[in-house]
Amino acid sequence: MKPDGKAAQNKRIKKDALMRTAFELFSLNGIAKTTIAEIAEHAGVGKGTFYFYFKDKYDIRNHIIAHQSARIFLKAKKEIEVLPLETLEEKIIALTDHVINQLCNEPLTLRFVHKNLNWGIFQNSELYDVNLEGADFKGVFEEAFRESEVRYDQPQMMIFMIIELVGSTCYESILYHQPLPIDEMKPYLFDSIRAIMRSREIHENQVQ
Amino acid sequence: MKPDGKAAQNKRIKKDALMRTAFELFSLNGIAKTTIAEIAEHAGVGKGTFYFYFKDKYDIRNHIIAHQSARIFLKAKKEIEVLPLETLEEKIIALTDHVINQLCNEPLTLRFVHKNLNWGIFQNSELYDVNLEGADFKGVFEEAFRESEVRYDQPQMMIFMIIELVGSTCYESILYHQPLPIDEMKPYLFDSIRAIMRSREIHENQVQ
Amino acid sequence: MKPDGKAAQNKRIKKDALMRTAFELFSLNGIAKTTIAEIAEHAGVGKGTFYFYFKDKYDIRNHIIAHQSARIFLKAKKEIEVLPLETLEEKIIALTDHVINQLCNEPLTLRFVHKNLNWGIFQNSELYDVNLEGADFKGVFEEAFRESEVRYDQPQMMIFMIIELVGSTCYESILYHQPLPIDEMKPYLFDSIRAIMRSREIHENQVQ
Amino acid sequence: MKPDGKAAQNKRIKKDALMRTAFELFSLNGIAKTTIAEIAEHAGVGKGTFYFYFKDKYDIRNHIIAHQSARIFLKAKKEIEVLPLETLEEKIIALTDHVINQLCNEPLTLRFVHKNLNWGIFQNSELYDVNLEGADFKGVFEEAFRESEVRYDQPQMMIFMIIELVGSTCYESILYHQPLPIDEMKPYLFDSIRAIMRSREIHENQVQ
DNA sequence: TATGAATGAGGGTTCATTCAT
DNA sequence: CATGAATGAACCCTCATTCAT
Repeated sequence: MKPDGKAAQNKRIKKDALMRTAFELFSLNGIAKTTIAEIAEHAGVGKGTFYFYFKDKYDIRNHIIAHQSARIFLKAKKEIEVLPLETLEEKIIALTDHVINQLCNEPLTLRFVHKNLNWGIFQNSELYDVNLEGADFKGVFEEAFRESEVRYDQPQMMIFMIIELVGSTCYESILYHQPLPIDEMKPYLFDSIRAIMRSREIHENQVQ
Repeated sequence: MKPDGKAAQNKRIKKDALMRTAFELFSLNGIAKTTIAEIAEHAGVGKGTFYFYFKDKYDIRNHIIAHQSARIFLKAKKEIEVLPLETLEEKIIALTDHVINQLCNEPLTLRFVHKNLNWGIFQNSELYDVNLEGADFKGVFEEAFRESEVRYDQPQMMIFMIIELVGSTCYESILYHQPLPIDEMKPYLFDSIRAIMRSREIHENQVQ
Repeated sequence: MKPDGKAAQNKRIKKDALMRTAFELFSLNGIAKTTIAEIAEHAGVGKGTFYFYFKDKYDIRNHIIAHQSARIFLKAKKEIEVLPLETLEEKIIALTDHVINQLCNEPLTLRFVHKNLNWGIFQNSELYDVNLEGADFKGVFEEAFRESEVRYDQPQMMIFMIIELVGSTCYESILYHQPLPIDEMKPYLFDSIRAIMRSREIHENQVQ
Repeated sequence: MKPDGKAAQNKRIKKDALMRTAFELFSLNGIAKTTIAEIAEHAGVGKGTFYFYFKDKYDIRNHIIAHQSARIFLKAKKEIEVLPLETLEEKIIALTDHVINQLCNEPLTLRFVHKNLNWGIFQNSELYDVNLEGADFKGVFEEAFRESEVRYDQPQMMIFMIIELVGSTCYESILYHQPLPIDEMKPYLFDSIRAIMRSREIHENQVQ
């Protein structure tokens, strides 16, 4: 008489449907111009149902950002795992490259995630119950640094700056082709990433 | 016999009053939560008057961004002109430092300008009739590069990436102290800027 | 177990209340000077509710016109059904007479319906879900022509011209008593209708 | 020091410019959607100047209707004066035909004038200082009836009904091709006019 | 005489949120 | 659990009209 599994599963389905729909509408028309009525209607549920799953528009927005960022990051991570990359530097460049390629194919995602993605959401994916395997950025990077032969000074901050640089640059470049289209931009961007990383390398016989 | 000056001057004053008021309200409460009625009321003009000067909320926003960016940039530029800085690298670091210091004192300005500032508005200040002496970024940087003893590959793009890096980094760091407060962040940020610039230096006996 | 009927019925009631109220206000003050706020207030519903039922002021106007035209037409039709009228000509004159009498008693309706009533709305009452029995003008007239002993050339157009003539004439005559008050006008108007009809009669031994 | 003639002439020019401009805008966009600011701007005068010449939007509308109706009527009248028409009936049919042809070429004029043209404005052209030679409808028709060999019962009302019939019919037929396009409509319309007129003929040996 | 900057009441419309069913 | 009719506060924006210049 208490079909718990079924019900819980049903809830997950509805919640996902709402998030998927909201993501599409947010991407297409922007957050401000998307109404809850629209989201509910396109998701095939009643308006009241929306409020059962999310507090308001900004609550669902945060969930979506966490989910989409994780999705793109994890896909890129999986793709580079098969590549024969030696150093951490090579890995990060490759990861960046794959993320950029995904964003090129999904400019709407880029527009939406960009600038809504802040460090906080990025680091606290568990707050937004991201429903994906391995969505633990912090852990992933910590492990990568442990495995690296080269040591880095303040690795966390380095990652922070690289992410900010890549995010901002891609936004202008992919969406507005400014100051250059992304393809021409890439080499300079990768150069900058390498420059930042090398400036933080700790050499054996060196005191930091 | 020439009532032109008076009237035009008067218009300028009203327009500036609206922009100043709107800037304060946008900074305090955010753009979305600021109504045109509020702006008009605080500026001491009728609601209709707002629409006489600006198309809508987003029009005045663009004007304000262009104006504030220029203001901060020009003040920093003036401040470093008296310093005995030899190289372009030193100048850009100093300029960045002064800009950051201003933004620390005006976190609201930072919140508002951030990520509303895109490369387009930055480069087309004349579109928004910025009313300030020397608000010609492009020209300023071009001159600086001409005067520099060191040559740089793709100087425009280098500036673009530096600006994006500084902007994004400061936003998180000043407003949310993440991943570190701005004072501790600065050295790493300046290191990154230097690293980016050095990676683009053109050495005499080298073919680009 | 079937809440369908209740809800739908309730909607119908609200919609009708809005139409009745709007009709009164349009008649009294004209369409341009009637605000949606007024309509909603007088109907005892929230302003938002109006927009739940009608797209805008002109949507409700069309619904009202279709409804009122049908109402007046059907009442006149019912009234003449009990009269011992032999020919189609007599029937149409009688119908016209009864319509005119109603319009004399409801000059506001006349002012409102006049010239807002166009042939399109008149013929497509189903588009505006007129909620009245027998509101099928086309069908009514077609049947009448079938039953008539006298044949007419182009009966549809004849009806069109008669309706236009009567509508325009009554407007000026009832509302402004120009060029004559309606009572003195009537005989001349009926003469004209008869003249138009007779000019379109098809006689047995005649080829049209 | 008092350039009266010049000034008066100037006024006439401005007034005509306003009326011409307003007529175009009213025709194109409708009265409700045309603003005084638009009229003034397109006419090349200040907004305040409009109020020097007209009380408000509805004042200029009445002037325009009177002027346009007169224009079309007079042009048709002039055109048929050269034709060898014997009877009044022929003249009125010809006049109607020419008016209809003009309206076909100027559907915007038709849309605008129609239903704004009421008997009052038509008969009191002097109220709106129509600036055209011979714009005295009443007089024109009275003379025509005096000259006619055939007498008519209540000629004024006959004209009234003909005008109403033609006006309403043309509106639907020219603008919406309902119930038939105007070319196919014409013969039936002219038949109706003839029928109405013949029904009002007074025969010598007859007592009305 | 002519202007056009300034006004502000008031219109239409939206939409997050609630709650009876 | 789910719904969607109902709400009404709040917003944006228009525009006729005035009046100092």
